[in-house]
Parts: sequence; C-alpha cells; structure tokens
Amino acid sequence: MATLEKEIQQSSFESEHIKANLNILFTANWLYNKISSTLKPYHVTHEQFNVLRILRGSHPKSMCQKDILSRMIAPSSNVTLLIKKLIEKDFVVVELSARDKREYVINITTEGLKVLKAIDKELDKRKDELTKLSASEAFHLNALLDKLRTE
Amino acid sequence: MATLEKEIQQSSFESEHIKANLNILFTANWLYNKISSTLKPYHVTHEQFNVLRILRGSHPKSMCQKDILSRMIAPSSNVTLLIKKLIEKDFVVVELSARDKREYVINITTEGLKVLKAIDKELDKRKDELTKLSASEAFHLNALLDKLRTE
DNA sequence: AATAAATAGTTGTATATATAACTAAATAAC
DNA sequence: GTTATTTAGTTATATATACAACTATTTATT
Repeated sequence: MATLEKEIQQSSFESEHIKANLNILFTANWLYNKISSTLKPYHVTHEQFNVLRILRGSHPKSMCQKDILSRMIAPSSNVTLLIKKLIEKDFVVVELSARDKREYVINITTEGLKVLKAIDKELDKRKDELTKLSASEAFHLNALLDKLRTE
Repeated sequence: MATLEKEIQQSSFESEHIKANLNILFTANWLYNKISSTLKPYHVTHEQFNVLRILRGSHPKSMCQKDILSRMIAPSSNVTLLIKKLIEKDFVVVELSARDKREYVINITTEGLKVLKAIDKELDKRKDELTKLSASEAFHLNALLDKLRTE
C-alpha cells in the first residue's frame, strides 16, 4: 500500500493529526485528478460537473444561484461566470425569477442531462479504481471526516 | 456534528463510497480554506507554502525542481513560475547545478525560514480547530486514506 | 412612507493555473 | 562516434479563479 510517507517522500510527521491533514489534501488531489481525466474528453470542469449534478438533483425544478452555491463541494468565488460557461455549452438555461427580481433561475437542459449520463457511465466503468474500501470502511471514513470538521 | 448531508444539503448518496469521495473533496476544501486564512496576511499561497516547507525539510541542502515537484501535496503544473514568485519575495535563492547543466538548485533563505516560522506559530495558535480527532482516530483515518488510494 | 440594512448577483482586474509546444542537456542505442 | 530518446526546465497562451467594488432589489427599522 502506498502510504503518504512514500507518496510525498517524507519520512515522518510532527503528529498523526498533521499527517492526517496532509493526507486529506493529498488524497483529495489524487481523487480530483482521477475524476478530471474522465471529465476531460467532455470539456467539463470539476466545478461545472458539480453544478450540473446539483441541477440534475432538483430537476425539473430550477434553482437560483445562491442555492447552487450552498450545495457545492468547493463553492466557487464566481458562480456567475461558471453558469455563463454552462449556458454557452447549452447545458443549462436561465429565466428571470418570478418571486424576486434580483434572482434568476437556472435549469439543466436535455443536452446537460445527456452529458452527465455519459460521464456517469465512464465513471462507473472506472468504479473499481475508486472502491478500495469495504462499505463499512467507507462508512467509518465518513464518520471520521465529519468529526474532523466539527466546529 | 455537521454531517456531509447537512453541509451540502443532500439527503442521500448512491453509496458510502461515493459519499466518502465527496466527503474527502469537501473536507479537503474546508481544510484548505482554514489554512488559507492563516496564510493570507503573509501573502503566501498554499503551493508556495508547500514548497517552502519542502525546502526547509532539506535545508541547508538545496533541491532541484523535479525533487520539489515529487514531494508536493498537489503537484503544480508549472513549478518554474511558482519558484519565480518565491525568488521575487526573496524567500528562495537559486544557483546553477554543478552535476547537470539542465538543472538548477533551489534553497530557502533566512527570510523564507522566518516567514515559515511566523506561519507555523499562527497555525499552532489555531491547532484546536484542526484537532477534533483523537490521535488513534487520526491514525485510523490515515490508514483508511492510504488504503483508498491503493492502485 | 422614508431611510437603512441586508441580500442576490455582476463586473473588472489582477493573479494563478493548465496545457502544449519548445530548448537544451544528458543518456541510450546502434 | 553519431543519432535517437529521454529528461529538466521554459515560455506563451488560453482559461480559470480570487477579490473587491459595484448595481439592483428586497426586507427591516423608525
């Protein structure tokens, strides 16, 4: 097994906590790159993928910008631009909001659903690469990460 | 405790594995932002901080670019530029390599060590925010993350 | 109702990042 | 020893990101 020590060629760490922090950042980057390579042929960035999945979750109900933002894995500092890119690709459509003139509402298109489906299929093919833990280990990992973030 | 479900307002996940993957990305982002706020007053980016720590690790021995790259948590796609920024700030100095004319060697300066020390002090002050797990839980988390990345 | 405060989203600008094509030196192959 | 391949790092360019200042609208205060 490739321990963090080997991966970043560091023989020791100040503490298990510091090692865990670095391990989370390192593993997230590792995961990010795995997923990126799947997304690349579809010319969809991680953030765009995340937003599309969020919109699919609420579909056919549309969502406003701030609701999307609150559900993002890594909230973007500029969702306006992110959405603009998705409009250009015809993956989402926007309309003015009925209840609040400051808002506008966003919905995923058939085209957007189609690309998501294709990406899901690719990710499913590579599932084995991303399933090295047993279900109970994954459960345990989730509990530890949730605890780590306790405020 | 703030579960991932609450954090990203998603009621369920396809599997514990998928949830774990999202949880790693989410937690990494959370951690990243915690550390960023400490780095900000020093005008040092995450990547620059990582490189400085790597150089401190080998100090007073210098390192070439590719060795730094292989030790980075999130390897940068353009280390040349990263180092250039650190030179501008006088945090590192470079010399031509004696053994290989393609290489050049990089070393951290007193100024660089000083800023690292100041940042470490700040991070230490905020240690409690980042130490919600027991040492054995952190150990267990490290083992799970290492296993997850098994090739 | 008038004013203040908060919220939703935009825009401009500076910086960072990703990518690919590039130079130069070292190593390997013949 | 000459040529091909690999390795180390650079540069240019396009894109993305972070940040702060901004407009418009809604909600709260008096």
